[in-house]
Amino acid sequence: MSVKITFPDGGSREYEEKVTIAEVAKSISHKLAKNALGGEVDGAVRDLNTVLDHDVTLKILTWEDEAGQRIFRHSSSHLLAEAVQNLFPDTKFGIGPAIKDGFYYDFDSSHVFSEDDFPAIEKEMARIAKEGRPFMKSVISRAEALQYFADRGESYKVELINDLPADAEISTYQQGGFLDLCAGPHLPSTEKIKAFKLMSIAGAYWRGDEKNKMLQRVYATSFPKQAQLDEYLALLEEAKKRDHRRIGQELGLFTVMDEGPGFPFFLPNGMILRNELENYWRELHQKAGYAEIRTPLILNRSLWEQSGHWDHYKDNMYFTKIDDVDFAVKPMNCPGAILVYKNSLHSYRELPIRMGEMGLVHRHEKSGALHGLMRVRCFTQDDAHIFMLESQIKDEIKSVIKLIDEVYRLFGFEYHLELSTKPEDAMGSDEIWEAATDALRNAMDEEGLSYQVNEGDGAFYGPKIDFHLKDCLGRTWQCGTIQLDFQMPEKFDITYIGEDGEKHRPVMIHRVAFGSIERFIGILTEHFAGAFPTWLAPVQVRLMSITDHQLPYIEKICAAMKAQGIRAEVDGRNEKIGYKIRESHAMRIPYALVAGDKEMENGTISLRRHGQGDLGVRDVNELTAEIVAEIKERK
RNA sequence: GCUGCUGUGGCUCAGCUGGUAGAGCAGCGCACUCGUAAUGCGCAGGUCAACGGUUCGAAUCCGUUCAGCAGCUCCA
Repeated sequence: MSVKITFPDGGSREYEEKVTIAEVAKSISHKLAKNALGGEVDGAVRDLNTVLDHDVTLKILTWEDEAGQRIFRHSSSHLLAEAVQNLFPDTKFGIGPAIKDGFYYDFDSSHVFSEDDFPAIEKEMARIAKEGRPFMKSVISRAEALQYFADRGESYKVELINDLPADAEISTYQQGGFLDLCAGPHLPSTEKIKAFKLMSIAGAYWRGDEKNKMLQRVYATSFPKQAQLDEYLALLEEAKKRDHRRIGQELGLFTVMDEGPGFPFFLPNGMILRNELENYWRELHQKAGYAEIRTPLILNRSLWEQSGHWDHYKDNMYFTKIDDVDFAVKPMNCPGAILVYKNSLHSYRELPIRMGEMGLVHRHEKSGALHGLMRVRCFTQDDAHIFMLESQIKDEIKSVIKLIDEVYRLFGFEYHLELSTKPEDAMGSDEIWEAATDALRNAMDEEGLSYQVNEGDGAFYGPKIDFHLKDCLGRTWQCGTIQLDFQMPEKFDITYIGEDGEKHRPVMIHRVAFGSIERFIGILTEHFAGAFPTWLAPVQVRLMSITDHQLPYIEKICAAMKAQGIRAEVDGRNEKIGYKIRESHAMRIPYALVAGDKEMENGTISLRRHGQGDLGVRDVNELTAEIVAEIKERK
């Protein structure tokens, strides 16, 4: 019986009898056989020693494939687990999956793991890896599996088995003395795992549930070659240098002090950035037909009861009393915006009404969740509320999507979209939620946008589209969001007068583009590694002289540049030019302009651009005009 | 909030198993007037996060609290 194997490129090979994936790889090339980690058989990922006994399509997986990396890292996690079992025999095992950039394993052990244990564990892993123990798969019955793991006190595995669907194939993989409940696939043997490193240790709730016991999670990574591991570690070091908390300190952008955990202080340079972003925001929104309002930080408790925040958001809010009456510090801007809407009567002719607000909101975040500017307890939302007819929903959502995209494109951000649906603790009927969710979904579909769906992650008053941006380590943060809301208009009984002269109920959109100015500045800082585009740079031009003989000359140029709106300053210190240049580079100042006697005589200046080095001598007026244009165009 | 780790002059960090603190950068002063990533010399600056305990003696050991870091949970 011959077997025909078809490959992704459309080519195929015939084998006289059944073959394993490894044998197929070997028959193609020696190199492929060496690099093969697994195979994708008719779309399903399989072990390399899977026997192919009928015609199939096959993709041989190597390190180049994400699925190949997952197999490699997953097997690495079993290697880690075996080492831990050998060194700390009373350890019970949770789960040990591959993740982006590595893998982890969750342990429950009387031993409290610390980084001091890492060398010993790594040494044991190396010993096992070198032995080249094969990963052996067995398919066993549910009863056998339960018996085996129950006998060994592996209560977490027992729980996992009990939760497997009735028709699930239950399999185990064993390498050396370690047998784990596992669906696979795995590498043929531990010997392929040449380079690995334990990275960190952290607590993690069993099954991600706060109510469960916290296990000890060991994070690690692995690669087929030591050079790849070294490269990865170097990359991590580089990423750390982009950390906005570090750059924020270096450039004097912001700081967080013990006196206000989660309440950032903005320093003069950070305020320049903020104000530039706000100026841009106002320009953009004015063009897009938004009005701007500002509502109070503190409002009466009854308002928050009416909005539903009291019932659904109380744990995240701060409260205060004024003359014995309860007030709350706003965690969101919407109730204030609705009061503004209600302040006057509205005709259908006015809709949609787009009301923007740079609103400072306070939310109580758990202490462990705080993170630089990314996660804080008070932040400024570049908020807007759109009041509209039902017939305007789709167009408004689309234009908000376009607006946010325009903002992110200006900075060159890549982002991904998520659609969050009705949470458990929601207001309103399923039907209304269904309609609102469909409206968001349709708008994205019609724009041809791809998105992932987060079931149950919506706001309590409506579903939302979230825009996620990446930080220096690839962690994603929600920035922009578009939320469609049928609830608040109902709760606050807001109306417009229709064509028929009767009162009707408008629909609301809540949306932010930056998300929070604070978080956005964090993302921006990491994206540019502190080297902001000129229009955002706190200092745009620094002028320096070779000796103090040229000081009056550059001071005059500086004054002229300032008069044209350039943030220019003179470094008049009695230091060598190399020293001044070094510092202006460290401060990521876009333009360093140097004048010696030659420049002074010719009315020129020597130009040095951040990241580009010395660019030669330029005419002062011409260069000034160029910088002004660059700032104006926000290039 | 939970688990682990950390907390020394403005910043970055030394300080082995307990014997009342040290460097570099930044700052200030003096000299040098210099051509594209650190000129030299000098000076000043610290209740070692806070509180309590052990000890003849604590930055160092123990406890509590606060803050930070990584992750979990939660979310712009």
